[in-house]
Amino acid sequence: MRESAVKDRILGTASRLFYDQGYHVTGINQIIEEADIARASLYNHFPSKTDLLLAYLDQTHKEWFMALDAYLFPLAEPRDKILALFDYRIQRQRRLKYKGCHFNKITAETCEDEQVFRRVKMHKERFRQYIRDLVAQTQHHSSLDDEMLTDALFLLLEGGIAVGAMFRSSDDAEKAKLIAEFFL
Amino acid sequence: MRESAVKDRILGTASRLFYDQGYHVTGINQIIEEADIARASLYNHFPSKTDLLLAYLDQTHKEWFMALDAYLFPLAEPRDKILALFDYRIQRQRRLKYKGCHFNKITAETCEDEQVFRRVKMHKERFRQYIRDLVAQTQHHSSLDDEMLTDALFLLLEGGIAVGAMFRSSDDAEKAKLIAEFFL
DNA sequence: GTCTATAAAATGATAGAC
DNA sequence: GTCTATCATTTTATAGAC
Repeated sequence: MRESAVKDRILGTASRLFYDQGYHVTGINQIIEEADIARASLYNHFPSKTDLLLAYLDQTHKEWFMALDAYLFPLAEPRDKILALFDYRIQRQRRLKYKGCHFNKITAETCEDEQVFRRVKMHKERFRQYIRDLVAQTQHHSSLDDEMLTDALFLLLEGGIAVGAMFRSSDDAEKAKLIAEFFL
Repeated sequence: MRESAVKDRILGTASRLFYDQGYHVTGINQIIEEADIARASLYNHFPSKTDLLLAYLDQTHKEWFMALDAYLFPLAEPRDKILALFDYRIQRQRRLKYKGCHFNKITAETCEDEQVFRRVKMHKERFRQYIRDLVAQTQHHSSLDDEMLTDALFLLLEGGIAVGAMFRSSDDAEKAKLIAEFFL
């Protein structure tokens, strides 16, 4: 067995359960059972449940932007890349059964933890910057300036995904994309 | 003591804790302690914790639209009412310390419960209809049709509040309002 | 590093007296 | 209707053998 196979399985199982069921409703017992590892192995790799949560957020953040880069890579035009942001998130939500944004979810569950808060903020600020960079490369004929256009796209995306979770549907994210096309 | 004083205190305390801390992290013990009532009194009025949750959602839904009606009542122009939707939610979030939409929060915590899901969907669909009615009364010079304008406003509002929770700020909801003014 | 056994506390819910 | 006492589980986390 590889050096980190156990650790990976713990984090993988915990990540899936934290997102699918929720963080607080997922117990250590269920994680060790589904990951098929011993109780003390979990505490060996992760000193507490909170450490496991932070590792989950860090890993999700990394994977999220890597997958986004890969998704946009084939596209040449900045405008196409911007519209593909919507497709990226829509496809992802379809795969995840419309449970919404990982970082929105954890914010709703653990409002007080500053370490969680810092990671959520960082993730979303980086996404906003991602959009800002694309907008700067685009020749749009919008009456909005670049910064407002960035915010509009960001808010339409976040709104579309959040509403999608409440309706278990991608309809609103699709509408968000149509609205975004009017700006671009 | 009034007939329903105890029941009201239970629901009031539970509502506050469910929103401020989260549903799953709030135990029955804390509710009975802070409401200063006996354990069995809670189970007398609410057969289970789930019943308490559903009562919380129903009450929040009712209060939310009543307060909204009261907030928009003094305004004459439909356009002003639409913009006041943003102010209403911004002021509310400021008071609630930017913990976000009640219905978004509970969706993030309990994705599987169909009774919860039904109430969330109903609340948001009614809000969208509320916007739709106002848009229909407005003479806007937008290139978007009424239905898309409705969706744009709805998504900007929901996005602004959701992002506001992740940043503990009303900045994005304020930006959402500015963007909305371009459409109207 | 991984394991089993267990601790200490908190969970949702019930019984029965008043 | 309200109360106290208590139940059976489940929670996160630790101890100590291998």
